Amino acid sequence: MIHNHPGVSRQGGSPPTFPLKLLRSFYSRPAVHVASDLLGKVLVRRLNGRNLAGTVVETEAYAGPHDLACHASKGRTRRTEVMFGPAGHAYIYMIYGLFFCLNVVTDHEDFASAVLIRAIEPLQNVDVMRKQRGNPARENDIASGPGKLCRALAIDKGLNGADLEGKILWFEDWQVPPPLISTSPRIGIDYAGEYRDKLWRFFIQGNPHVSRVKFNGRG
DNA sequence: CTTGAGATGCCCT
DNA sequence: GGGCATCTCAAGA
Repeated sequence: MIHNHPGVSRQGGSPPTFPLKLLRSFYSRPAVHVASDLLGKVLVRRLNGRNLAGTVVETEAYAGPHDLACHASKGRTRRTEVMFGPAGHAYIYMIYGLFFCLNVVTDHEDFASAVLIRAIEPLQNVDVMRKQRGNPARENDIASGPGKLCRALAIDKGLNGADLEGKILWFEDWQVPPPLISTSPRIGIDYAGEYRDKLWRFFIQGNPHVSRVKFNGRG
């Protein structure tokens, strides 16, 4: 896995050190590589003049139209349109009528693939995130799941297609040591035939903010 | 700690 | 009309 990828840049006006905003070249690679390399990066959501931020601790790769778990495997539709566009944009959809899921578009244009952001560890303006989640008692209930983190960061379909090089939603590299990564099959895609068992879920080993799978273990 | 069921609405056939 | 890349709550061990 590539941890010191060159696809980062200083933000204009920021000190000449860190953080480094991830650039489109970071996302313009196979989804599996982007998914593992996003662990340890920081997701930032600009909201009402504040930055809500958290460390990415769990992702899943949806590798392309051949991947039967990938929404794009059913063809180009209104919902999946942005996945067929250039990398480095947000693909956001509603699930179960209640929740939103945040993905980043990867690889090259017309090769529809993405990485689902499944969990983050709250880092900045945690109080705001907690409140938007209904004030859970434990910090690891704030954003330990794809629907939870969207609610904590006020991410909905209005941000579908957002440019991750823009000023609403982006990822940063804080140059922390590379995390210890574990893998597993992806969650909730038992229908995906030969792709069901691919080890395309990535998470930081032992991190308490990783989503709970069927209420056992934590990875 | 665990399990099971219900909520709820959009997308696509 | 069916299915869904989820979450919460109540209840049991």
